[in-house]
Parts: sequence; structure tokens; C-alpha cells
Amino acid sequence: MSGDRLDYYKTIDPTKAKKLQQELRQQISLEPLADEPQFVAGADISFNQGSNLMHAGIIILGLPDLNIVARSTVSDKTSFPYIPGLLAFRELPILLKAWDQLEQKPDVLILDGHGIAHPRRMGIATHLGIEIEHPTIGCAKNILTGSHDELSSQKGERVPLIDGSETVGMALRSRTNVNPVYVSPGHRLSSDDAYSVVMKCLTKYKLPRTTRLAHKWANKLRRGEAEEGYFKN
DNA sequence: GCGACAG
DNA sequence: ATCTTGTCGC
Repeated sequence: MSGDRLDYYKTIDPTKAKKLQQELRQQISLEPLADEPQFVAGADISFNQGSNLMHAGIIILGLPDLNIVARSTVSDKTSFPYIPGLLAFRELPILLKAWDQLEQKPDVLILDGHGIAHPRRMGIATHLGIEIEHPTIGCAKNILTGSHDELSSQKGERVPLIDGSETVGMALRSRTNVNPVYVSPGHRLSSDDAYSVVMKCLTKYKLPRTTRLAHKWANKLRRGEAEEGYFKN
């Protein structure tokens, strides 16, 4: 990612942002994964309310053991406000910094937010996937757009998330008797790939281990309990 | 016009 | 997203 590209994100406004989403959506690929993923990563952001100082964490885990392989943490200011549908413009710059810092890239990256389950099919997972040209998955705790039928309460159950006439993802019961998470392909993988990869990252909690660990380190950084940088295990 | 609305 | 203690239920 060039510095010019990052500068562009810092000067863009909501109107231009939506136009860019309409342009970039032409590049979305939902082709199935070619190989079985060996390394999965999770990314998350943490910040204090009212502050524009963001803290990002990306954690790479090995499959199928989910052991920690590496970690990247970065703190930086954001210049874009939180606007539903335009989350990527607020968090992409810092996530790109954290991504570039990784010495080895994972096969798939899971984001806290949506993939194509977005009004213009350009959620943060899809947008980031296109920027880094890597497979990504959106795993959100709440719906942005679309609806779905009732879902069985057992872990592993799923129902399509429908927006208009399109299936944009799924509601997934990631843990028995707990509200579902919303999974959608971001880029360079299919909806079934997204399901299988997220399932592999589930342990005893609602959120995948990737997201949980990324959240943990982003928070440690925010509280000054962790150092910024790249760490290999 | 009204309500909904990832993090 | 973040601020926070106890408490109900599988």
C-alpha cells in the first residue's frame, strides 16, 4: 500500500467514500479458497469514547490448534467519524499499518464487522480484502442490513442473511443458546469458506478466538499494558 | 417523512 | 466502541 493511498483516505469525505465503494465493488471476488488455510488472523480496534486515537491488533493463529503465531499492534489517530456503512474509512488506515507490519501474512483475515453484508456490498472486510488482495471474512455482532429466519439454538447452525433478493451472508450460532454472530465473505473466498473458517476458530465462547485475542491486545495497547510493534512467537 | 443503522 | 456489579439461566 502506497503512502499516497493512505493520504487519500485521510482527505476523503462521505460523498466520495460512497462513490469509491461503488467503484471498488466491481472488484469483489467470491471464488472459493484454493487451498486449506494453515494460518488465520483476527483484527480488531479499541479506543476511548470521544477520542480519535485508535489502537489496532492483528493476531495470527495456526490451524487447527489455534496456537498464537504472531502479533502486530499499532496506535494512530483517525480523521473519519463513525458512520454506519462507512466504517472502513475510519478503521482501514490503521489496519493497513498493522497488516504491513506483519512479516508473514495469514491465509485468511477475520474482521470485526461485515463483508458483503452491507448496503453496497462493501463492508470493512471486503474493502480491506480488496486493498491487501487477500482473503477476508466479516464476523459482526450486529446486523447492518438484511434479515433472516429463526435460527436453531445449537452451535454450528446457520440461516441465510438476506438483503432484498440477495443472500449476503449468514446468521451463525457460534455457541449454544447465545445470540448469533453474522458472518459474510469479505473477498477472495466463498460464503461456505467463510462458514468453515469461522467454525474452525470457535472454542467455548461466542466470538472466534481470532477476534477475542485481537480485541484483548488492542485493549492492552489502549490501556498502556502492551508495546506497539510486531511480535513473533 | 419515519425509522434503522457494523464499530 | 466504552463505562461497569450483580445476577439469571443453561
